[in-house]
Amino acid sequence: MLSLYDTATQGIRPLAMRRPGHLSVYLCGPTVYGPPHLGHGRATLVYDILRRYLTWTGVQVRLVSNITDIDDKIIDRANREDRPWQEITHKCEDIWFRAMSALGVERPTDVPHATEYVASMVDMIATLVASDRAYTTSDGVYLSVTSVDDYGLLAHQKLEDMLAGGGEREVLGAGEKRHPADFALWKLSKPGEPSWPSPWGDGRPGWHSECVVMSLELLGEGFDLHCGGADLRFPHHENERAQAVALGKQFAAHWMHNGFVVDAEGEKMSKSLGNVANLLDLVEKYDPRAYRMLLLQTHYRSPVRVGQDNIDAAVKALSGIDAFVARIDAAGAVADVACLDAFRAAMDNDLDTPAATALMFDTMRRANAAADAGDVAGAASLVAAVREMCAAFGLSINDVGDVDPVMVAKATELDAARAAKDFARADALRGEIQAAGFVVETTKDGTRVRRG
RNA sequence: GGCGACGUGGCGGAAUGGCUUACGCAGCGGCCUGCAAAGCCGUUUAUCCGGGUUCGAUUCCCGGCGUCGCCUCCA
Repeated sequence: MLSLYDTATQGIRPLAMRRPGHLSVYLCGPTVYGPPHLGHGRATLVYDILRRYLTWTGVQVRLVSNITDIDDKIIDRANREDRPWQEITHKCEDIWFRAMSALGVERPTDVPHATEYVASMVDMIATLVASDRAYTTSDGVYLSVTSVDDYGLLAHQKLEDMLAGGGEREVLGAGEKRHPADFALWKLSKPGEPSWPSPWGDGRPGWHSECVVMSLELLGEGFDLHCGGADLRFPHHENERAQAVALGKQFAAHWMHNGFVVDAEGEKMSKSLGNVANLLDLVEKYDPRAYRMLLLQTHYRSPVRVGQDNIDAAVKALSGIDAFVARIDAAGAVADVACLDAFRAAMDNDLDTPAATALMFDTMRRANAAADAGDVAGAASLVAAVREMCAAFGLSINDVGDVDPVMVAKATELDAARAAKDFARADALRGEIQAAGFVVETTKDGTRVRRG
């Protein structure tokens, strides 16, 4: 049984499922107005690992992850570049899923778009207005946060304390709001802006409403888990929750947030700092599994720095796994039970992937030792366990043993030259194979060639 | 100002009231090799500072220093 840290209760507790064996998850997806950055990559990878692991343990996971395709930032960019806003959202969404696919992130079960749910959002807002939990101003409709008893549950801060800080920021719609923390449910549009009809005038929904409507509509009340980056905790998730509470609905039963990606100086990677590395660059320049590997070796709630050094280390660790799997034949072997039990114990403890990867590397060492000792069956069952762990991590294994027949022929020639003690010839052949990008291994059983 | 997190070896990054202080990368030694490389086996180096609690703290408490995040639309 998986236990996870719950932001609401600030402790690790079992992840309960409304329907045993079936997990309903909502993940806040991207606003499609620019290329995905490392922070987006971390969030999607963390939850992909969660999903893969649970699926591996036999749980049916329904993962709903939205696309925010209407937002001020999208409109700003469209105006700036004088392009239709849909052109931007379509293109960005396409790039988003290309990047995710390159990272090996499985497409969510459902991908609702905000623009498809505007009518539902209008209905929800109307309900809130009717119950006096929301009110209109000259520029839109706002939710009254003081009407929500435990507002601040996720922020772990009282309303008045929140207001004490952040003084230098400009408060949106300040003039007419009843309370500075009240947030927009509906924004009346200016001429030329995309808009939808509503009882309060043409406009567009505020950011937080879509997730409430889509999660409740697709997953139903009291769904199991709501997740996203730590920066969404407040205000986004707090405000989603506030709306659900104001509606009298049961919202997420458990809240999960992943830590940030920081830059070399330890500062949060974000657009505003202008230091973002494009996620596609990372996937194209390095082994696309590298980021996943790096994240597996870090706990999901800890900050992670993505740098040349630790990406390189991850790439090397991965090639070690590939070479290991290619070395020992585990066909038909049953995975070592004790190993997998220990693996589950680590993962079930708040998704402790660093402990789980440590276990995997230990298992590799044990398998090698068993193979060296001639324990073929023992080695095979340990290799099978490593393969299982990789599957549970969503880590694909590259088949490095699959090499060009021309190179295999050269390796055979190399062995013949060595046997004939024609070392000049052997060295030349070795050079040719290496020049073609392969690793030449000299073993007792002859020369073996694998991809590097 | 409020809230939260954190300061571990050459680097990344776990864990823990005492037991050999994980794991990855790098380094070092050995095996293997015609020589290498790769691979395998083994292995060195650490718990920010000052108090306190304790038989014993890196771990718990207090203080300090430092870092980071959130405090109204950033994963």
